[in-house]
Amino acid sequence: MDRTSVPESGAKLRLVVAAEELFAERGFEAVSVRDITKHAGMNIASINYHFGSRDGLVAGVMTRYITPINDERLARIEALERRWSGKSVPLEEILDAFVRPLATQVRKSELSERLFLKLVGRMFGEQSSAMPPVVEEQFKQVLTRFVKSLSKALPELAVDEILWRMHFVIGAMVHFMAQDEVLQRISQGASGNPTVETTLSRFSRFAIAGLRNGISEEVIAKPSPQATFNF
Amino acid sequence: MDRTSVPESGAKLRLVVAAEELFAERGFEAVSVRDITKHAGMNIASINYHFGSRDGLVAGVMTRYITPINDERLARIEALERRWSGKSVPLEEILDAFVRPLATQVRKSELSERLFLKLVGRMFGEQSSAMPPVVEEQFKQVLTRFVKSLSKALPELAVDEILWRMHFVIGAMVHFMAQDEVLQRISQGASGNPTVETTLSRFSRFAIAGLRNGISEEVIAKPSPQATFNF
DNA sequence: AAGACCTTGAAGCGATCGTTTGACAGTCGC
DNA sequence: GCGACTGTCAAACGATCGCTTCAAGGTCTT
Repeated sequence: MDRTSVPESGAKLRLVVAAEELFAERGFEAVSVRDITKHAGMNIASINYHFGSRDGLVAGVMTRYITPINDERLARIEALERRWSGKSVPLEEILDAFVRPLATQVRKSELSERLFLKLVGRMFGEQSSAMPPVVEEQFKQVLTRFVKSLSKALPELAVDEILWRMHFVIGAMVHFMAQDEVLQRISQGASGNPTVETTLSRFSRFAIAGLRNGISEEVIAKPSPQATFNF
Repeated sequence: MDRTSVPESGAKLRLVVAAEELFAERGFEAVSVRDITKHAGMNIASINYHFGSRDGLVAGVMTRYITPINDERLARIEALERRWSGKSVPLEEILDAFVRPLATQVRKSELSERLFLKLVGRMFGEQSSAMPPVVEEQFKQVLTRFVKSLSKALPELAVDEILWRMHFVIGAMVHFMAQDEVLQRISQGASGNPTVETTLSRFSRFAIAGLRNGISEEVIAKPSPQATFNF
């Protein structure tokens, strides 16, 4: 059995699922091993037995969803680059490759949409916590890859400016994912309970506008003759 | 002496300043009262003596900067509404009224720019922590007030959509304030150490584009004849 | 000078933290 | 049947948490 990677055995999985639910609700630092084992109906020592330490469990929870999301992001952006064969990929599609994996993976998870978004949002936000170096390296790789594609889509912008804008985009994403109740409390009633897809596309439009910021679409799409039909 | 409000006495001030520095670096939940008192060169009991409890100190730290910032925001937006006398205030000026108070207050603080932004960013981000109800009420008030002005500046948008976009804007702001080292590590060398003003204006441009998103400037500025000279 | 009040000091309180221990049962190959 | 291995259990370990206690010093008014 592979002890170090994603858990397969029933006991490890039960611990991870219980931890995910509590981490999503209260944050990674506000949940004790006793909380987790009690919620999973297991003994206190089980976490240390199966994961070596509390940090080992945190690492397991982090890699469980973050890795598929980042892998899908890289796969999508590579597929886009291939399909546009060297030409610059439209900004909308780049952003879609960055955001859509969240919707893809939320459906595969055993968590509710709300808990999944909170959990993943906390992972992005609380880098302070014990994030495994593997995951941090994945983030860097994803960011580097997307900045490269964005540089072609927004040739007027310096790489620095693209990094800053992506930083803003990620911040907005983390915030609305991790803090659902804030907005839901404020905008109560009006738009009911929007689906994840609705919210993500709302966010995508916001992020695209922020990234494009001051650069007209014609200039960007100049190389392709049918640019005016893009929208 | 006024015991309950912002500290004036030397001892209380020393504790607050020490706490601010540590909270900014490590977050509100990762700093113990022993850390704070040791860093301030005072006794462990001093926090409970001067602030009643650890949460009392946290509340003191929170109100110290958040209140002036939110007060200045409200003052600026009211001044704008007065100056434009009922007509819709341009989006750029609304956003400026929201962002500029950060730059104003950072200069008044005893903290470095970096620590100040991290501290304030954490306050906005970690609503989980013991945020005083007074401060939370201030945030609601500010948000409501700005959404009202934004509704006039962006009449095509439903209030719900404005709330969502402001949520994204706030998320981006919190993220780039609280996590300076992330970007600084990634974009090392390129743009050196940008000043707070530079970063804030960079952020403002991003936020304006995201808020306006899909709405042409002409439509927005239609009521005023000199709209085309706005930029 | 004396008493009232404010502030600090060292020590310790109970609670909770992550982790470890050692006994006990179940399962496997041989 | 019998060691070897795996997993679970209650119990406890040392460390740290926020907070309290109480004595001692300081400053003030009267």
